[in-house]
Amino acid sequence: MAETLIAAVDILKQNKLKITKQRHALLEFLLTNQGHYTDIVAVDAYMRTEFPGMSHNTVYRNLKEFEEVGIVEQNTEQERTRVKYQCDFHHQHHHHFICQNCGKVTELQMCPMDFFAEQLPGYDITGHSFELYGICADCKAAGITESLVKN
Amino acid sequence: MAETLIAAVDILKQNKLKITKQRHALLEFLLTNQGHYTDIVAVDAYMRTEFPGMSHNTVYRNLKEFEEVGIVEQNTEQERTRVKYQCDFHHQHHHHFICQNCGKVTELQMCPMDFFAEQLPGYDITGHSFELYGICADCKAAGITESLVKN
DNA sequence: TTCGGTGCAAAGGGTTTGCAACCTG
DNA sequence: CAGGTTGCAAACCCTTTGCACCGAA
Repeated sequence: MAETLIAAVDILKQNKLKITKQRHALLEFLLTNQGHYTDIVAVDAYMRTEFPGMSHNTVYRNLKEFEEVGIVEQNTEQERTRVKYQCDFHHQHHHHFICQNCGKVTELQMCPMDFFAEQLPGYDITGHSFELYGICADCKAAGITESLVKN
Repeated sequence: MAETLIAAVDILKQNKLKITKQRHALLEFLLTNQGHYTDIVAVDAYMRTEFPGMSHNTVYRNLKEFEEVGIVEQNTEQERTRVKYQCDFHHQHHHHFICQNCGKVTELQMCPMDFFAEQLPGYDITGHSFELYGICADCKAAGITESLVKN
C-alpha cells in the first residue's frame, strides 16, 4: 500500500504536479478504497468533512488531474460519477464487473469485441462500452441478495 | 409513420395518459428523428422554440413518462442524456451501435452475454451494458472519417 | 522567489419541484 | 366536471470558474 502511494506520488512528480497536503490526503483516501468505485460526490463530502476548509474546486480539479495522468479511473453510469484508484497504472484494455452493493470492481479477462469482428460491414467501430453489474461473491456470501445501491 | 404515431397514442391511452397538444407535438418531433438518438437538451430547446411557452417541466416529465410506458428509450453516455423514439415497441433484449456523427442507432443482433456464461463463479450478474460507437456506413460513404460529436 | 495550487463564493448547466390555472376525457 | 397536465419561476444538485492569497519546489 505504501509503495502504491509512492508510485502515485512519482507520477505526480513526473507530470510536474506539486505534492500538496490536499493531494496527498486525496491519494490516501483513494488508496483506502483501492479496487472500489466511490461516488465522486461522496469523495468530495468526505474530504470536506475530514479536512474542513477544503474546497470543491480542489477535490474535483485534482480528481480530474489524477485521471489525466492515470492515477484514477472515472466512470459515469446511471447518472453518477464514480472514481477509483488505479493501483497498477497499467492501461491495457479491460472491462469491469461492478458490485452494486459495495462498489468493488473486478476486472474481466474477456472483451466482447473478441467475438464481434466484422459484424457491421461498412461501419467504422471506434469504441465500445461493456460493463457487468451485480453482487460480488463476498457480498453474496454475506447474505446480500439484492441491490442496495444508495439513492 | 402515421400508424406509428397512432400506436404511440394508443399506448398513452392504454396507460390512461391524456393526449395533449404538447404530448402530440413531442411525439411528432421524436417521430421525425426515428432511429436516431437526440440530446434531451436539444429536444427541450427545440420544443420550446417551436412552441413558445412550453416549459422544461413538460418536456422532461413527458419524456420520462414516455420512457416508462415504452415509447421512448433514454440513454446516458458521456455525461449526455439522449432520447429516441422506440418505433417498434418491442422490448426484446438488444444492444446498439450509435453513430458519433448523425446519432443513428443500429440494433445489434449479438449480445456479449451469449459468450460470457459462468465466467464469475459465486457472483450474481444482474445486468450489463454494451454499446458500440463509431461512424455508420452512410456517414462514412458521405466522407465523414472522424467523430464530429458536438460539444 | 515563483508560479502552481488553494479556498471561497458565486455562477453555471441540466433537471426537478410547487402550485395555481388550464383542458382533456 | 374532476383530476390529470401545464407554465412559470424558483429550487436543486453537481460541477466549474474567477480571483486573491498561500505555499511547494
